[in-house]
Amino acid sequence: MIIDEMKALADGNRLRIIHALSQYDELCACQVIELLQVTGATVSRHIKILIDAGLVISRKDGKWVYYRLAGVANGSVLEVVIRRLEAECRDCDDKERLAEIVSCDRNELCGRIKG
Amino acid sequence: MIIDEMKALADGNRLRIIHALSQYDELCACQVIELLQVTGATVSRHIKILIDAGLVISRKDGKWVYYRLAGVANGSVLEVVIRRLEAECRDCDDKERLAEIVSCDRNELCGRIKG
DNA sequence: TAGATGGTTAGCTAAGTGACTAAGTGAGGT
DNA sequence: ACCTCACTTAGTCACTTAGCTAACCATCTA
Repeated sequence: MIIDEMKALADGNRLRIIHALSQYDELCACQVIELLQVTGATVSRHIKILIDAGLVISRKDGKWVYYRLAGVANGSVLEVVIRRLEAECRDCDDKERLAEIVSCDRNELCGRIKG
Repeated sequence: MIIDEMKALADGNRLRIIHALSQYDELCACQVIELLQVTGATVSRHIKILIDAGLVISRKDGKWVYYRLAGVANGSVLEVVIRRLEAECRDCDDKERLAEIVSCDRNELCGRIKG
């Protein structure tokens, strides 16, 4: 339902997650936590909302969970939203921050969050 | 900003207003009130949110106020949303209800709401 | 098998939102 | 001038939601 998609996309942090996934196609939870600077519980709930709306899918690999966009069909809400996010976020903070995050060693990154 | 558009469109009643306007291009407040079956104050506030998000414009004519979509550009959020609303609402209740409403005499309709 | 680690779920609080009623504004009608 | 009518704004209340902490589940490692 379109209403579920719209509600899922009507939050700033969830749009940041969508934008991040549109750039790197696959991210793990700890990378999203580091990007948004909120607790893991909060990220988990946000992503659940995106998954329930059919916008994101998850994949478990050992103790890590990876997320990616469920698919960006031409003429879909997601496609338009991503285009707009990209247009409104030229050199926004998230972009360089995210570049730094994905270049980190994952174990070192997650350790950094806890400690 | 995309976030404002998404928030404006993340409500069931506002989507119904958008869908109605996509079918009749211009409606007055009392017609929307009759469609949604909520108070005039509630409709007024919903429409203000849509106007503030740049999705709807209003035009005053005497004591009546008319609303219409601000424009449905190709590849816009509005265009995709309207297409989805139409797809999800084949013969939905709103459609026949709206057809009946617009065929009413306006003075008779607004009188009906109050009394 | 016990402990550590990554992520989820449960329960709480504070802020936001949608509905209502009542009061206000602006344009006509008498 | 006054009243009525169509809509808007202000104020209130119930419900929802985003954030947190704490407890839990699943997986890897010693």
